[in-house]
Amino acid sequence: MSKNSISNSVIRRLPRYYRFLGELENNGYVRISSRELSEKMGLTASQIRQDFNCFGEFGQQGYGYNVSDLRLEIGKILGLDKQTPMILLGAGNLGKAIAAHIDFHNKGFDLIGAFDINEELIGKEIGELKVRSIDELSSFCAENKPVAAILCVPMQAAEKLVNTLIGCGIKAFWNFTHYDLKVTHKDVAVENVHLGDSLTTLSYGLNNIELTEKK
Amino acid sequence: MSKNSISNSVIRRLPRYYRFLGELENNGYVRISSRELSEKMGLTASQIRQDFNCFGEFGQQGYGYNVSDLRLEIGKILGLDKQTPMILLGAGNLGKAIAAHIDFHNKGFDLIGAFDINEELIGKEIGELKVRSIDELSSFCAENKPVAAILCVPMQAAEKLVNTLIGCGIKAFWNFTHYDLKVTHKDVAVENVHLGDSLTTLSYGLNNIELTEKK
DNA sequence: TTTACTTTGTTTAATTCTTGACAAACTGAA
DNA sequence: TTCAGTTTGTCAAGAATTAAACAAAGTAAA
Repeated sequence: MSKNSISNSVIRRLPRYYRFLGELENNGYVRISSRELSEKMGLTASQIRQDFNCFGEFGQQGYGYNVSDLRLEIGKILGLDKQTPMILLGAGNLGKAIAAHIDFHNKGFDLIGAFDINEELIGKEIGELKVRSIDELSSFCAENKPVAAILCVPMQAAEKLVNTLIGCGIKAFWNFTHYDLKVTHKDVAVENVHLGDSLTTLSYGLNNIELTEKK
Repeated sequence: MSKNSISNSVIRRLPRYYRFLGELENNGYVRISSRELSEKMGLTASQIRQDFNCFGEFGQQGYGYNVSDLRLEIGKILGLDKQTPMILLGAGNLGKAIAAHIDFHNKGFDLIGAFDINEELIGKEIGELKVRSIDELSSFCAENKPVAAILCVPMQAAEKLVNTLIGCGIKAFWNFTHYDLKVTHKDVAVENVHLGDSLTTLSYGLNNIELTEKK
């Protein structure tokens, strides 16, 4: 219940904190102050202290924060101490690349299955996974109980697939389709990636530099 | 100069407006009111009107907005009326998938080259592009003047590569590495994608559902 | 132990972002 | 042409977010 009161702005910063703390730990840092972390991350020290305080008092006056303790705490808040079973829908170029590129185990997930509708892809290997026919989806889910899904299918296929998947017990969607996945079901988590929007934003940024330069 | 005063929140919404307006146009819409658009996009009508007003008066009282005019205007603001030459650095799984999956021409870019350091990848085809050796980067840039770059290389390689690329005249980076690209040069645009952070955010969302359900 | 310094947690202030309200301007039917 | 209805652009209120300030609590060296 208290978790509900954490603002979205804070949540979006948590993965980045977690990442920086991991790097600090690897570089042998034992402790860090909000001031030093703020310099490394390009934030204000005040914001960092206030963000951490949403979840409890992790620091100590005159000392700062213990790097590995803090990282562990944030990891727990993010749910990274679990291994949620996840499946991939769509084993085309993007799906394959995501499956190969992402370190799922360090992000709280375990990729246990991949599905496609294209006969040519079915049976092929993606890392340790074999691509299955979408026809096997229901039986696979009944047996293996995946909780999260990656959507790398065409936009047209996404909408009805999502309903099927929710029926199969999927509670979290990592959505790479151009389809704006709406969270109609209140107990489903959605993360829309929208690479196209990201590139469009870069275009704006580039355009804006050039405009200001010409002034 | 006036462009500088547009808030980041507004800018981040622009690509989504553009996308929705495109869909509306495809579905035969000629005009749309802020109220109707707000219902489709899950925003408030007031926000939409204020966002559009940052760039001029595109609407008309009693009528609403002309869909294709508005889309065209937003496209111009986003710089989508150009074709900025772009190169890909890193032709591994992710780089290949991005190159194949993204519709560059509709996002204001033209992918004209791909580079890798791995001998096994050099010479291979990605769509219509041939993967070149990173050794050819300087001469290629001198000749073809790319302005934007996609970074799909390992984190360790990213930092020095960025400096090289800036030296070659690159002004915009679409960064898929785990390296947090800092915008030290004021006239360089950066868009960090951070797929790992996105998945971590999903983990938080999933974890949060489950917590609230158990309450 | 003392003392100067550091740093947190928290309160208060400032800033930014979002929403509500409404006059002015237009549409379209009678 | 008139008039009821619609919708924008804009201003002002309300929320949310971020930054500044500072007492309290610690560190560490003398």
